[in-house]
Amino acid sequence: MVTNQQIAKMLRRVAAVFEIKDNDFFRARAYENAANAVENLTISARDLLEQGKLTEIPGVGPNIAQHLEELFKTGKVRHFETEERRVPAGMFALLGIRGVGPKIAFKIAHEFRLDDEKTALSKVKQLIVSGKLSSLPGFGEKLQQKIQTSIESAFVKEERMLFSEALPVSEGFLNYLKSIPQVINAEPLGSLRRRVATVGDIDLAVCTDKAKEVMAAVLKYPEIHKVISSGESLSRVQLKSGHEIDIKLATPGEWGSLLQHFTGSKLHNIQLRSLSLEKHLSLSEHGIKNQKTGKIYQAETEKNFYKHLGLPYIPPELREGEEELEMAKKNQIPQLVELTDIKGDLHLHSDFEFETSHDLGQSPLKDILDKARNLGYEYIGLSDHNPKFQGLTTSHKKNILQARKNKLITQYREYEKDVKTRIPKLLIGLEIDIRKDGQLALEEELTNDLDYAIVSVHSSFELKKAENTARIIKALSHPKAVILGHPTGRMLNQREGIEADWLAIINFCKTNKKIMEVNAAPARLDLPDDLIKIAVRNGVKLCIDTDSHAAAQMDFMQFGVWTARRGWCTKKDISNTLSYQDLQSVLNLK
DNA sequence: GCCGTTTTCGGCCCGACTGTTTTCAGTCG
Repeated sequence: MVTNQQIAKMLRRVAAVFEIKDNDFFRARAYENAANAVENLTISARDLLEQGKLTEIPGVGPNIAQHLEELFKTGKVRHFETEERRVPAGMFALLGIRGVGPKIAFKIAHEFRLDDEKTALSKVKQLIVSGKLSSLPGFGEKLQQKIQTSIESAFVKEERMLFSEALPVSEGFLNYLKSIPQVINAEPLGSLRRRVATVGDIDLAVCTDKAKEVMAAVLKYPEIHKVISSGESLSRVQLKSGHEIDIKLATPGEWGSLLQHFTGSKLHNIQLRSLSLEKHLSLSEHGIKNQKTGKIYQAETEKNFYKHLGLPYIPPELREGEEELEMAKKNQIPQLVELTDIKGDLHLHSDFEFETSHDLGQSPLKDILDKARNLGYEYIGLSDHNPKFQGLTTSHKKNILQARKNKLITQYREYEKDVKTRIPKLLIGLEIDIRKDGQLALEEELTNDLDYAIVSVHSSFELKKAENTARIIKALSHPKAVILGHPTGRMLNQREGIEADWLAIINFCKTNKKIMEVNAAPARLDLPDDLIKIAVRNGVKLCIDTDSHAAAQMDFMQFGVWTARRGWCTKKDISNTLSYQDLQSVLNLK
């Protein structure tokens, strides 16, 4: 299976060829744009192909779409192969080095006939050590050093890090930055600020009118391992944790422009620029320039920046270069859901010990209730995994489930006695496996005592698309099954989501009033944002749950809310923003 | 190669930093 990341890589290789051999920067850029767009998709390009929507990816036109179709059919693209043969293959290995682009890579590979991608890096190292590389004009000491270090460290950063990994790193640095007296403000930029599920680079912006002093202070952050580059307005450092971070300075006058510019996304900015050109305005991180008068409008806030272009404020989560500008022009940017709208968490695992259960929670009900009160929740729903009941009779199973319910109710009563106020209501549910054939891993009569069931795929991820679609719809057809848990089953950077006809599932959920979960566990964030968007557009209700296996994890709710916002969710799209009263009818309890 | 509310032809973002240059090219975001 070809991943989006691999497609992006292929497109970039071809782009490099066009740049080197044809000097065709525009064609190269077109390929790079397509690469970026594909890479940033959260749905697989293959799914889009099957829906006939490849060309709906901004930057993917009929030509590239056709190449991708060939790729999925035959596993290769003849056109790409032909183009790549025009340069020595070793060039592509060199492109992976930071600071080495097509020009340098080709120069080396061409001059020294590096025809084997696999051995190219070690050959280049020999060339440096033997002093042969310095014979090429333009290859001074520092550039060689940079290349050598890069080859030796073999630091291949193929994967983007999880948002949840980047967040604490950035927050630590931001707290330090805000403690510098001359710093007026500090914010994250890029994919981090747009709350993308995975983050490429960590970029931070600092607002000050004392650039020199502040940059000097920035470089004294104790967590810095080494300074990679530093200038008046931009520095790049590597932290002891290994993370590379860019810090950009802005004056208060250009703060809004800089935030906007570097928050991106690239596609959003490209579209914003072409829109501005119609008004004879050109955009940069320093402000908005009137091309007729040459005057530069300085935007102190992002709100003013967008306002100057005649647009309402667009939240960073929506800035993906999709339909946000069209909506903004019509003043139809929705009021997105916020963490404070959330009134409860319906996917929580307690420490109730089934005789044989998988993935037991660690916290007792008391801790979960404490945490829920702390979060201001009106209700919580316990949804432990269905136990593995092999070899037990139905009545035996029933007794065990009854024992759990009794215990939870008893504990809840005790809690009520101890704590008098603001006690969240308790719903007793279960998270039930969807078997390969769509049967639930629990007999129907045993579900009667549950308030609700979350049904989830936990096995047989590799089934064919039609089989997965059928099993999910069959499982959801059960009257107690109101929530589809972590629908795609993806684990970020570990496992792709299952293949399924999501539009069919979404339509089923809409028709049958089933709720799709936005699982807030940072490694899941599932539904993914793009499917959320489709679900919401089709009128499906969602609920944001943490899937906590310990009370402290209930704080993950924020990750789910950010993901939902990226999927254009408003408060009304999210079932657990409802009051307990209204939620009961959604869960068919009344 | 992509794109389109002036365009289906003729555009395509642009500024900061580094290194090897004595005035600029390459890379990055």
